[in-house]
Amino acid sequence: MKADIKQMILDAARTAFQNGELSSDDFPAVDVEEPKLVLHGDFSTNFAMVSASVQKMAPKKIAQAVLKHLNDPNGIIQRTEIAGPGFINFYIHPEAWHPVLSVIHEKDAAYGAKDIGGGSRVQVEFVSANPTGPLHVGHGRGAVVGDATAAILAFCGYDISREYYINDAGKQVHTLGRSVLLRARELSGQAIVFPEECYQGDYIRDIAKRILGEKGDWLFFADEEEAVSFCAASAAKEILAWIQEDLDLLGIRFDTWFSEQGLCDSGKVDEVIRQFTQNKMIYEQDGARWFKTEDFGDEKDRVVVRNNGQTTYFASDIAYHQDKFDRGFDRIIDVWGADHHGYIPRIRASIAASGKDPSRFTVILTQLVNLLRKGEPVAMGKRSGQFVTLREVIDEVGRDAARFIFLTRHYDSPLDFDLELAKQQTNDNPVFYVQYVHARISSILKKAAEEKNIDDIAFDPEAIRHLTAPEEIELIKHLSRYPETVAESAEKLEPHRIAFYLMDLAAVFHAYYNRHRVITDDSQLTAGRLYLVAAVRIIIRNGLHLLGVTAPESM
RNA sequence: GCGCCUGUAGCUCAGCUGGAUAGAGCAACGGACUUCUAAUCCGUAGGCCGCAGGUUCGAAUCCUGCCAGGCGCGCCA
Repeated sequence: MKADIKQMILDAARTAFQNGELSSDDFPAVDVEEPKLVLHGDFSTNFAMVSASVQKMAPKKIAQAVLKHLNDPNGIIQRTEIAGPGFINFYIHPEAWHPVLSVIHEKDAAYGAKDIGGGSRVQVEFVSANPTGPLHVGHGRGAVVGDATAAILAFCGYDISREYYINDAGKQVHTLGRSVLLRARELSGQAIVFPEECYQGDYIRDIAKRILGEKGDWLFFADEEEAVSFCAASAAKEILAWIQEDLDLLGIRFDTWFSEQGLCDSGKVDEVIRQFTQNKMIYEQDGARWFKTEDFGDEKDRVVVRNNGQTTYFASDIAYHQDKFDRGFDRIIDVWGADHHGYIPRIRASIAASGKDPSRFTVILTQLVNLLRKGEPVAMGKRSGQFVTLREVIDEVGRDAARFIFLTRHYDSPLDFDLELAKQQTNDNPVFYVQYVHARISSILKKAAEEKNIDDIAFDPEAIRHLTAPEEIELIKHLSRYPETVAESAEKLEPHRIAFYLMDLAAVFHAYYNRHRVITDDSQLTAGRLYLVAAVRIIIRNGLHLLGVTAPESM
């Protein structure tokens, strides 16, 4: 609809120019928007105003010239007006909205899928939590934002790959091994001092108990480093399995689990360091080797090989991002917690240093999650190891509520996650509000089948003509906005837009529902209304599906 | 100190790449269930869009400065 109007304006402007009523054919991009106020019409354009300087004419004169030559082949426009400083407002015939419904029914699950990706390959890497402890709510947010973003992009024609990077090499996993070994000693009755930098959580004891049961005294007779390595590998494996279960509970599946250790073992990290040393991007100082990230906009150069000979996490990450490009992805999206934002310039620098275009690399930074219960903060002492895990949250509030709530805020905005609120089945809780629409419509369709024997919701132009109530037109208008909402959400990597759209649509539907009965004695009207609400249900279902939330038939 | 993010109704947040009179939910107050699910709806009230400049026909939106909050600034990840 919007595109049609744009075309009409452009065509009219061209004709006006040919007739000498406009002085230039240098037209700006036509911007058609939906005015906030109903009395400004269904659509509005600032075309005349933004053309004023080029045309060297008053906006109102330009508007008049455009309107004079406006050609409306399908007769969708009821009337037009020139208003304010030079807006052209368009009023659409209410019936002109009706065809939206048949398009929705035809396209069904594919409705709103604008192909903006053109099959280009995009990798979305998210969660990537270290396998050193259970996931917490912050990870949950990143998980859901990443997963929904991936789903939306896939829907819009991108070839998407979801990836989890496992930090199973390096110091943290080594610390994990030490923590477990110490707890094992403790369990076997030895006196130990448990250092502050070790992992404090009770889960370490559980793992230690298991390993002690499997390996017994070997742990204490073996070479210490060997014992630590064994504990590290075994613990990381177990924790990773928990993480996979958690993600599974959230309905998240990865295409690739990429191991940092595997990357190191393949020699890729050493290879990258060798290459950059050759290119003089890496130099030696104070016994360490530094990458010249400052040359590419970072605040200072960064160490890639420590003076003890070990490579840093950054070194792995350089190789990892190289590898992503080597695998042929056109675009790379990383979802990180906001506390890692200082890391972006150096990764970007490493990409630029290797001759790749850094604009192909995007980071989504999800802001912090505050876990609350009835408005009171829930203690999240990382140091004490006492924190509420993501698993506990999912178990308590359920997958749908958890997912939806993570998506009801722009990822850039901190999120208060209230456990009690998430369980409440009221208007406070947007998941149920949206799902309720789906359940209500399902119930109506069921009743129509049972009582009126209407099983087949088919297109019937005669019936649809009965959809004339303002609430019905309003509802159809909302439905027609779904495709652009999805496209925007994909272009900006902002899944929350779909959540907000669904809440708005739900509100419009509930209002309609309370005002009008779908199933009436008028069979034509009933048929038309069933066609309408079935279209609403398609969109609610599609939208929820993109967000990874179920659409229940009944509640 | 430097960098990134944020500042919109009492609270939690939207606000489309600059548009006309600023949006929703909650909380408050008043209403609607013999009706397809009241997990719903209708109405009332609530605003120097942090502050000050600038850009222009037009700014919550873009630029600069300041104020406040969060996060980051390691040869940790």
